[in-house]
Amino acid sequence: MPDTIIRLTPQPPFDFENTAMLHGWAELEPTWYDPKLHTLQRVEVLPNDQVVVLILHSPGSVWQPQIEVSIMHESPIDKDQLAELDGRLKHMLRLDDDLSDFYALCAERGENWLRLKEGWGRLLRSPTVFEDMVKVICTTNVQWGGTKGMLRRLVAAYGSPFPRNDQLHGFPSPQTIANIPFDDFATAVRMGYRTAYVHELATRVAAGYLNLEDLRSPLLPTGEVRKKLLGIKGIGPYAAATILMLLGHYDEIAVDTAFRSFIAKKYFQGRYPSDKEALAIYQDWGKWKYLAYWFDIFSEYSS
DNA sequence: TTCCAGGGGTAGA
DNA sequence: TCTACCCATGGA
Repeated sequence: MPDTIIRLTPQPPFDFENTAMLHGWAELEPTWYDPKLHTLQRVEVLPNDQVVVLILHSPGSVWQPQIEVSIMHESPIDKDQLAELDGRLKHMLRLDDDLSDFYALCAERGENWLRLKEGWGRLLRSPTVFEDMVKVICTTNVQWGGTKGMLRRLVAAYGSPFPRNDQLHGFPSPQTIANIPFDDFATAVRMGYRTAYVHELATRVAAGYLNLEDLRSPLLPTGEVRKKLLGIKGIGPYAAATILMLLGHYDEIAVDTAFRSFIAKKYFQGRYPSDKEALAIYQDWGKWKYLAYWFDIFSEYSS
């Protein structure tokens, strides 16, 4: 079966590599980045259960961006599945987000912040809120290597395989996870105490008690979404702020050990301030605090 | 071996 | 609202 190609034309400025790589999501299965080929790849399960592999690359530039998506598939893809895929890709890359206010603020700041205007800030996310939520739960109280391992085991054990290469699996659906007996699930994924949070989340979503995808509505105020997130077991202040960022609300910073040590090092000569003092650093970024912090920490450790 | 990580739940104040 | 304590797992 010949592969199919979708072409996307983002509004400039758009930095493909930065979008793919900035916050680590491209290191979590079933997504990965090939630094040599400059391609972002992902195994995706379509609504009709067809498993495909997506290979994204960007032949354009920041100011004339293009994205070419090669879809590897074993059986024909119909128009509806392609339309669904198109929507998921735009969501993952945040192609419809308007960051112009943020870039205007960066221009006012000047200096290093000017770099941000060149297409930064579209942090990669997953096609579904469910997948992002599972991933965020797996970042809590664990080192990054541990997070990657949990996701690798989850996807390998329960994700639908790609017919052309059964080493490649998609992300398991809530229904799939909910149907697995808890003890079997725990043994396979080895997520520690997070196992119960992930299994319960999947069970509640599968049963229809929770509709996570509704949280994507940009009309919902941050406070309302935050409240709903904190009502989910396994989601505390750090996870809620991270998920809010993934949903496009940047007004809260996720306070974790990385944030605390970065602020102590850069702004307090090594002394650890209170969280309140630390958060005050970004207070005047308004609804863009998370992006300002993320750029700040990225440029500190990449320079 | 011990420590602790891109924290969170719970009980008790 | 704040604090103390416990929580599985695995990398360093």
